[in-house]
Amino acid sequence: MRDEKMTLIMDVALKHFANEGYFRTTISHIARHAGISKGLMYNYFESKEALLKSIVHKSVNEIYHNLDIDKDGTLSTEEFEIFIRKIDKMLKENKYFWRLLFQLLAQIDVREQFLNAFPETDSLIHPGHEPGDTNYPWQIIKMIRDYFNRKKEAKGNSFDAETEIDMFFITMAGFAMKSIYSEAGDNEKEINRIVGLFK
Amino acid sequence: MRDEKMTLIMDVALKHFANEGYFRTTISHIARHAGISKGLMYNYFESKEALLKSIVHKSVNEIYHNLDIDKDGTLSTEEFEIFIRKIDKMLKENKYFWRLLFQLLAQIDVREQFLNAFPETDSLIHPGHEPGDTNYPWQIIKMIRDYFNRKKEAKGNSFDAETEIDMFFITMAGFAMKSIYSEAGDNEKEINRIVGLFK
DNA sequence: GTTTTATGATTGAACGGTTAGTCAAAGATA
DNA sequence: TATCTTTGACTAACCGTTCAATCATAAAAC
Repeated sequence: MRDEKMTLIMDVALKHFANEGYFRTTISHIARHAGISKGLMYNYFESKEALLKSIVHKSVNEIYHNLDIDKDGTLSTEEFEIFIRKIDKMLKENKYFWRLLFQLLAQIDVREQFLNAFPETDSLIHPGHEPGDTNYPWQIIKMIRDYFNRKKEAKGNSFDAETEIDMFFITMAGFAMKSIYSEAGDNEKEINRIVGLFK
Repeated sequence: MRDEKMTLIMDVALKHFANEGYFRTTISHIARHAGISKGLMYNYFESKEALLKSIVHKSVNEIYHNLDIDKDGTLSTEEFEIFIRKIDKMLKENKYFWRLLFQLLAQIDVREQFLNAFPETDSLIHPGHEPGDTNYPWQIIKMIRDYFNRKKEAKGNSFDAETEIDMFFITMAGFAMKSIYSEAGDNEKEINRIVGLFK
């Protein structure tokens, strides 16, 4: 029951953080839209930043576990396509979270923090940890890099793995932007082209 | 002289808006870094939002005129490559402005406004104009769409112009993100791949 | 079954800090 | 002297946070 209300608050907050921005969204505003008083917010969350943190941690963990990376940390060719389709699905399903994340990452001082933060940190804003293999984003990046480097072994030296890796991240970033900022729709054709280009 | 000081203020403000975010950046902060008093800021700019508007308008106009669209509004195949290289150059040269723009566009209510705003509007935040052919972003989008549609005429119906247009914008958006959020460096290889893919 | 007590949920007025914006006074210049 | 620039203390509004008081509920006592 308490958990349900926390989830409600987090959902409302996420929506407003994502669409109007974290700093422009006031606690009163969230409270009003969640149908509770301002004071009660502080029974559930210590502070505005704690609320943000909860949202980000919850979503990152969900996403990470949906990606199901830790099976063996390697992408086969078939898994690569599945991986891309999973990302497409996640972008659609967590649109608001991704909007929030892009917004936060656009703030230079939060960027580095984030990449090194998961799963362990206590703060999104204050320094916590050094980069390491146990951090989610790094694991995923490494997995993709490995995929392209294995492809180079198969294809020979004419295959420029570094440029391919760059192009892959570029394309996926652009795809993510399009997906999260446009109304729901089918991206099947674009996904097929991406698979065709990088598989 | 007055213009020089205005430019100084705008440069300092842009840098901080871009890196720390518009809402987190205070007028005092900008004044201090520009070496003037807070009060004096208001001799040059009516308000914080007016300062933002000036920066955005100035940069958008610069970019638009650098792109040199209005020559004839059509991209030939050679011009297409030049166009992409111009964008690469502009992304590098106006890194801070692009960071600010992406940040602003991440706020849903500002997005639509912006697309329909240039060159005429008075406010970034309050409604001004309907979409139309005289607005900069729309002109550019149209020019690119026309390019791919002409390509379809040449290549025949197996060429899916709509998907190509989508993929082009996706790729360029991702490329822009990489370019503006990474330290200065050479993107020659990526540019060549993009040209290869879409020319 | 009714009253009392205890516990936790809920409220909103009040507080303190911050910040955009103002303005009277001081300084510089011509 | 007159005009324009510059200052920084001040104001008003806003917002995150606190907290004393109220309400709801259910267990305990009778």
